[in-house]
Amino acid sequence: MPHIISRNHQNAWRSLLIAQSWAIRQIEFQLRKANEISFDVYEVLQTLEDSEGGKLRMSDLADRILFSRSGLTRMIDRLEELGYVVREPSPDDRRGWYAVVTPKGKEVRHRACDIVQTTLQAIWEKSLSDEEAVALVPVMESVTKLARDYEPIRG
Amino acid sequence: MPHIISRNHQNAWRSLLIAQSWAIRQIEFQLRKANEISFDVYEVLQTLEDSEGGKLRMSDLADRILFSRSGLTRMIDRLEELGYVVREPSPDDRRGWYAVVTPKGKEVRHRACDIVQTTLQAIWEKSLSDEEAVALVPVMESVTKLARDYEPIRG
DNA sequence: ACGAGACAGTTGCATTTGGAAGGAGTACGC
DNA sequence: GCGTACTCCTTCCAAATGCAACTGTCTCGT
Repeated sequence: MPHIISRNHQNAWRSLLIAQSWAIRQIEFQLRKANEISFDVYEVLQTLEDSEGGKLRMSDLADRILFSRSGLTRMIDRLEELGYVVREPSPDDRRGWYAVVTPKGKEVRHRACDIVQTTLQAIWEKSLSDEEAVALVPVMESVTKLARDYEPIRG
Repeated sequence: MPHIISRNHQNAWRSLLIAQSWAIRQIEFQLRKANEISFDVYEVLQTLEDSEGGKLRMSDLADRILFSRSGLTRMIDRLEELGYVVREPSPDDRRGWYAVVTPKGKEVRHRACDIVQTTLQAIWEKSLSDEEAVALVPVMESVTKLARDYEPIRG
């Protein structure tokens, strides 16, 4: 096991890097063009909607979408002002707060969802057969899993 | 072909998103800890080093690493100030400039390389067999290829 | 040879970011 | 119970970001 990672891994990594950040740009471009929420906001709202009761502790949310703590605080500030989210104190830990999606938040997420899906579909299904997608999931999940267990980076 | 992308594609996408941005964070954390250049800078210098003569037109560089035009201008400003890069006018197009890596730029890139590789190795090879990496390359490259052909997004 | 339009790169501005420091609350050993 | 160490979230600051507007240059049709 040499100290240098294999050419294959390197190539995979670089392609991944480019492919994905391009895809994100593409999605953001389409969302802006359609005057919808940004991709970051979309991720926040979707993560909340996916959770029990549409709510999540601030830190949990930050960890899930890999936002810095301070970044999330301000993001939630903005979303609260827009009425997409409310803060709710945690009953059993007075330090803690939940972010909770509002109906309005769900609505804007839902509207944006169409665009995100369409764009993703255009990119993804042009590049990736269904079998390939299936093959990709466990690979990426093992990295994601690593992420959950690893020493956390706080902000 | 339904308007909704398949569950598999969606899962692959989400895992990818998390896995990768986590990996990048990890690398940035290690680089900062070791007092080396940031990951963005690393990408710029590496891309230049990989190119003919260690130089690239500003726009080409921006397209390659998916930076906005204005972002790249300022990035190169900083790197020039640090002595990692110089600007060189294009001989055949008076609008154009090359960014050129200096020896000093190569040196700091090389120093950072160790950390990037080690970190990547720790993440990547733990999650991905060599065969899987091989399988991943063409998939991601087809997305990257899409990116090159597609209507560009300028900044 | 001229003008409309595309393109390269930069700059201005408002917004957003990340990290470190801070205030308040909790956990736990003793 | 009390002190220390840790955690949750926010605030502060300097730095970075994106978009849109701008200057100068090239291209191409006529």
